[in-house]
Amino acid sequence: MLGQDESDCCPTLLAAPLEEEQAVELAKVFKALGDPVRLRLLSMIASREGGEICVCDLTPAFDLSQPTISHHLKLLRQAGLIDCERRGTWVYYWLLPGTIDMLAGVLTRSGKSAASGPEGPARV
Amino acid sequence: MLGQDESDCCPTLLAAPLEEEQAVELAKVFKALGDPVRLRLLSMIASREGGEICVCDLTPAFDLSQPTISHHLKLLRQAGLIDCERRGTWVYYWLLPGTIDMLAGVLTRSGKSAASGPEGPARV
DNA sequence: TTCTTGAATTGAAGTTTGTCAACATAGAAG
DNA sequence: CTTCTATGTTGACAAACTTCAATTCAAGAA
Repeated sequence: MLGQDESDCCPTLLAAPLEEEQAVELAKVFKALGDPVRLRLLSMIASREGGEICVCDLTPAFDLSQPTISHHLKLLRQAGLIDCERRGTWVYYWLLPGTIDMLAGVLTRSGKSAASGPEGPARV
Repeated sequence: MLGQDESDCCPTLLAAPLEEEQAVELAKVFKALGDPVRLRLLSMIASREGGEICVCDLTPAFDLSQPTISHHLKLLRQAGLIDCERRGTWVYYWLLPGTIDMLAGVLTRSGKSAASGPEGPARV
């Protein structure tokens, strides 16, 4: 896991060069988000009232086979983005906020003023 | 581009189900971040004093061939994360803050209190 | 012009990923 | 027990990805 305590606070892409090992861990999570189906699945899970959703409500939203949806859910779970529980016949998924919050932190620039502008650095 | 005006403010994974087309666009960017080499490249570029860095300063940091680094830089550029300019013999890269800021927004939960906790929703 | 250096492109090999059909598993209901 | 329904797993295949060697391109120097 990426360090998040005092001595290694708030790993960020943008303030200092990422260490190899941190980059490997971070890349696993970003890779899990690098597919439209998984993004939509995660979005459906995260935005669901009550915080959880049944697989039977996810699968019909896609033109994909049920095993394919199951596969994508597994990848999201392995990335630490969601978790699930069987309750009777059905399986329910919910968001694990910690991983998402960590990613948001990694991508957030401290000085949020867009100081260098969208055009790039001041060039000579 | 993902809508960012008043009527379609702050596309977020977490508040409403993502539309197919938005998911496809977002996935392209996340996929670009889904590789350790590209994450380190982006980090080196973003954290560089002066806002830009020469390819000749990037390549030696990796145990990879020069064409491979060039390939990864191209993918980051196609994702809208960086841009570059040739200046004499050398090529300089810099961060495009807009795309990173958009991603950070997409991953930021409005109620940042981790209300549902890391254990999941309140279950019956 | 030719030569040299830094960087991008091409082509190919090996690996990984996304998908589905077939099958297996878990639990509920007879 | 058997049967049915909802999910997960396995195996296979095509497409995409990562990497490198060889080549090409751009720009400065001789």
